Amino acid sequence: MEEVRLFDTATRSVKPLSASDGEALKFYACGPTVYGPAHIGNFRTFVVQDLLVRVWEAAGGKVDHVRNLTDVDDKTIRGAREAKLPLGDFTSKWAEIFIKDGKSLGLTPPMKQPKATDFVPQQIDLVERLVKAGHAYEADGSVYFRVKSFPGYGKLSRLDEREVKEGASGRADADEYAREQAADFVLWKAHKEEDGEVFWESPWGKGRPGWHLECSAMAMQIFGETIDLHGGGSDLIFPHHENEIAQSEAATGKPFVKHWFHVAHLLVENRKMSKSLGNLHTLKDVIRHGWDAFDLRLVLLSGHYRQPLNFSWDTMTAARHGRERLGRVRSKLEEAAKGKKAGAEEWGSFRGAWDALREDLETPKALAALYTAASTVEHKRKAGMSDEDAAKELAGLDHILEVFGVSALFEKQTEAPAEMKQLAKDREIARNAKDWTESDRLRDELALKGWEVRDGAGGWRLVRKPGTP
RNA sequence: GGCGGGGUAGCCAAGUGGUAAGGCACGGCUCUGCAAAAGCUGUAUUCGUCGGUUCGAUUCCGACCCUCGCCUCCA
Repeated sequence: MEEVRLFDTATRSVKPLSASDGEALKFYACGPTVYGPAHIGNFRTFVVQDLLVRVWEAAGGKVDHVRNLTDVDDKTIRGAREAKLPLGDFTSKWAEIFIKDGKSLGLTPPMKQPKATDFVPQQIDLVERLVKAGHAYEADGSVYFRVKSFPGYGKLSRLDEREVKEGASGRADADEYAREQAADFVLWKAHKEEDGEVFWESPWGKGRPGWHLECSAMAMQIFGETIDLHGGGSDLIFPHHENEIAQSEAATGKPFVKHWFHVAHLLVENRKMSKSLGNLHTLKDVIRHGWDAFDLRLVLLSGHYRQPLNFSWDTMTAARHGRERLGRVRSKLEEAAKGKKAGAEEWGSFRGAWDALREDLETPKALAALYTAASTVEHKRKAGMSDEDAAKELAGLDHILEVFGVSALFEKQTEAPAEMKQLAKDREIARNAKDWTESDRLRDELALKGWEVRDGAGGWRLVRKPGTP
């Protein structure tokens, strides 16, 4: 297979990615906590992970992709209580919405999407192993990981090079549990009043697993003690992934992860998205404003994944217009190919874009190469191109669009509602009668309702106008 | 305070020790009943600031300014 290189957070260098058993890449991704709709920033991470999977497969590799669903923690418990629903019902509902949104964004379903609550026995086992080995201790019904018992602690996030500011996050002493050291983290949480019906029996009494534990337990249960690639948002580097390494390696004595993959955050108005700033968008919001989910996917891939990306409606416009142009180039190529087909492995003039993706998922470079190639091909086509060459370029374009995960966008047409079609037909009649006042009025009415009429050689067609609620 | 990213045209975003990719937006022209769409075409003497190295720096070095993120349960 072709080489795929990817930045590794642990070594801070771009390294070739490899499947340790020579078969499938064992890729575990930290998924969402299902207590509400995921926002477009959450999806940036998942879209980038999906891109990696597609790149790996297009390079000739196989991948076993696992992405968990966190369905028990403070937020899910609180949410379920407020919704007056059993925890399982509450989280299933949000998990379904997450999966549906992911599908709209072209995310390839992972091989498995394990839920934390389905792996409680494995989590308890892991805690027991750690307690036996002296890496964890029980206090007031909770179990904590003894950070000082694990010398490698802090390697991933370079904790030794940092001075932790007292209470910088305002959460340092937010929980009431009794720890030996402030750095120790909870593996198992004793049952509290507000947890209500949510608890499992354990050697330490009623309680529930701590957040960091689930990923270690599920990843090791599904893949074994060492996984090839593990990732998530950049905010998970510390403490989540640091803690995962500690609890996994302290238990097994084996390296937990060979390659770490972290995606920088999406910003809105140059700020981290948050409810309090009122700049949090969900996929539903984006679609409600008349955009296509795939336009968002392109926006989420418009910047390099290790760089914070600033979301704005302007970038959505840019993505949509650019992609419409690609669609035109594509349909003209299709015509020029006259039904001829080239192999799916073909890259044609789009090889440069592919090479950029294999080098640490350089999407900005790849997109630039893609547009440049599209212009070159279009010029060649106009100058005269054989059916075979057109078929080859078409295959190359489809191939790169498939890797970007947006090929579906070029196959579907958004149907206009019957009401809009009728207005457009009326306008056509008015135009034929040269009743310009009436035809312009109908055009305005359509615009007001969010639809744009585009006249062409073959008559009119309707396109949804973005930015209309 | 510590650590880590960023500052390149109106916006997004590549890049290199030798004089700035690409996309969007914008301007002009063609087309059009007028538009939109489509097609053709043009657009940064300049790369946060100040110094230094160099024949030459946006690219190397130093200082500074601004900005974003993380700092123990946020993708």
